[in-house]
Amino acid sequence: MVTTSNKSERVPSDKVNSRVERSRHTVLTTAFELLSEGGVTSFTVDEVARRSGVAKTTIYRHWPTREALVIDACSQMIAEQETPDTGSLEGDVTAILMEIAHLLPTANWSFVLPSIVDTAERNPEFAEIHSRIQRGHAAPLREVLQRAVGRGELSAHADVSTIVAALLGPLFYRRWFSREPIDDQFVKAIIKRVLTSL
Amino acid sequence: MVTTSNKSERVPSDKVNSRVERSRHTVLTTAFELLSEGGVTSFTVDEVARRSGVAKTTIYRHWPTREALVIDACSQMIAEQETPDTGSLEGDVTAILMEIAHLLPTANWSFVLPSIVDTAERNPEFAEIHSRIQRGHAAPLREVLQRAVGRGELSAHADVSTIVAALLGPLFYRRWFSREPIDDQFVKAIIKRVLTSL
DNA sequence: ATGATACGATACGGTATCGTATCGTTTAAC
DNA sequence: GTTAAACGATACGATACCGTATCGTATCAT
Repeated sequence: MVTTSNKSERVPSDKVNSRVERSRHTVLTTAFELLSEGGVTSFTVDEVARRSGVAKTTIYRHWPTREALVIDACSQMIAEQETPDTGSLEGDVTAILMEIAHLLPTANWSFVLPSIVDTAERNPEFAEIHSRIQRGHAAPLREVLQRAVGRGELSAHADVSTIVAALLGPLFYRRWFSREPIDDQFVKAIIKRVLTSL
Repeated sequence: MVTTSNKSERVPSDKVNSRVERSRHTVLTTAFELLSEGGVTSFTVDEVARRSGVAKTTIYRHWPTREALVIDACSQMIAEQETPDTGSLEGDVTAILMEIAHLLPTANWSFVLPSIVDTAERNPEFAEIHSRIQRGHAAPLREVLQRAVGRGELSAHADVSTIVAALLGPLFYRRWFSREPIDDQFVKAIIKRVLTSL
């Protein structure tokens, strides 16, 4: 099947940047944009077609159903963040939480996430996606906490999951539940509260 | 308009327990039940009619539109909790958080809330309702914290909003984001972490 | 008893959306 | 240049839901 050739890579992956791949990319971009605006509920294949300029027929040639497209679009949010390495636990945690605090009111995914959480409440496929997104958010924190354990800066018996909840919980709470602003002072207060109790 | 009479209260409020009020109550109950199952999105007037036995015509005689009914049903969630008074801040906070931890995985409203949060992200009317629900959740905590200030158990400069976020945030985080179980040990760890840092 | 009010059953128009069918046109491989 | 694959435009059937209209029936106050 995979034939070699003098030309540069004539395997199936040569279709990258082909017409097929361009359509696919255009649709996915528009889909995510639409998701950010209206959430999963008001997401419509017709609207994606209208806005992207790609014919609805073509969209259904790539995705068998509306839900498949939504899921693919949501998967774009599964992007693991950079893990800082400042040398100290407090420095690392501060870097991570400041980054998240900065993203929470602005990033597109912060507008889509409630929709995914809601859908995940009753749809296993979305529950799986949400789980992956969630792990992506928590991963850097878990890593710097593990490193702190390695350095002896943190007890090996420390409950990492609880600490993550104590750090991320208040930020998320402010963004989606109390809807209060998340300023540096708040973030620092949370970090101090958690770290001094270790 | 309001005519007095010898009989017991012949003002408009005499219609309580009348046919009108019975229909209204039946519909609202069914509506909330439906909300708990499918969230705001899949909520349908036709389904409320089917399930409740009340004719769709009658429903529209009471509520001008679907959204009005949804909002009325959501408003049932605005129920302020009891505020305990154990004498100590730790006792009060523990009582409140244990109650919430117990309700989070079971209570109907915990299944509807993500839907409301999502809708509130783009709909001011739902934002208002969510705000009221949220205040209802935080009110007991705020009160016991204020009492603690009055007793001198807590500094008058303590930032109550931050403390509330530090207490409720981790619980909500576990329920809707990390989806980990919320056991007594976790709740106590959070409380200890927050209170010892005051 | 009687009249007003509310209810039930049913049907309906209007709209939105999903997913498919058809067919002519463009792109790209060879 | 020829050919196959992918695309665009359009129309369509099917379904679900909203909100209204109609009309006969049940309830309730007086």
